[in-house]
Amino acid sequence: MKADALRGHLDPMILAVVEHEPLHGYAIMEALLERSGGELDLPTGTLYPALRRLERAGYLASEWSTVGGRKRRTYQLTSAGSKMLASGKQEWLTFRAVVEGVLRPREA
Amino acid sequence: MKADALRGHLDPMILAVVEHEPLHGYAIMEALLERSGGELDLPTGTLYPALRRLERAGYLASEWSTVGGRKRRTYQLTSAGSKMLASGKQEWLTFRAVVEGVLRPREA
DNA sequence: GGCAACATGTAGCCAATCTACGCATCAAGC
DNA sequence: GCTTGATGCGTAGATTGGCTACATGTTGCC
Repeated sequence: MKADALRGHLDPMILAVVEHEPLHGYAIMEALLERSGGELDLPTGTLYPALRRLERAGYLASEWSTVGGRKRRTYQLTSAGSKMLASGKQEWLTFRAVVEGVLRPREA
Repeated sequence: MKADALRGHLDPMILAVVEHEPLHGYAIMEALLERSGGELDLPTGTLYPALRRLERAGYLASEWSTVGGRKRRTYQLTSAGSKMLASGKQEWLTFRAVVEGVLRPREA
């Protein structure tokens, strides 16, 4: 999968992962890897800035904790984030329809 | 639809549009608009550079003609472009599976 | 004469992802 | 005791492709 195919689609994916349970960065990476069937192996240089961006935007809230001597920053979805996720899912459907409408007007 | 959601997905879409018939730039814009149900209204500053990029990469070949006093540059798919299109379609399926695997592990 | 549609193109901006680092802890193996 | 790999967070800088804004010209209709 090409690198910047993700562009603009990563944010809702991150939000989706923390939708039902707050997770820390590393766990988010693992969750994305697992849910994508091993395809989505984000470099930390992508994930951490993305998380900070989402927090700055008010979609995530974070809290520090220490587990087994390791510091973790745990992120949870805010209500704004929840709305954002919903609209992100909707936008995904639109986007998918657009791409597929163009890619296979006759057949796949 | 957010602007840079397109990132990395535009190329196969352009190739798909000229797959069965060579078209000139303006006609490609119209075809994309139509096939996307009016969603994909590309600015010329996006399309023309993209066409040149695709030609430089060997996926498209172009030819000038004049129709009704207007100069047109008509693009057609090369065999390399055809292969690229096929792999682009495949990549799209992978990408779609990744996004949807993450976005709705429980439900949509 | 003026405006919309047709037709092509460039210059420069911007934002998000990437590569490549740096730092620290803990567990396992030698 | 030392090294290595997994865990864990983070920044700096490069890249890149789609965007806005601009520039140019023709045809046809009112």
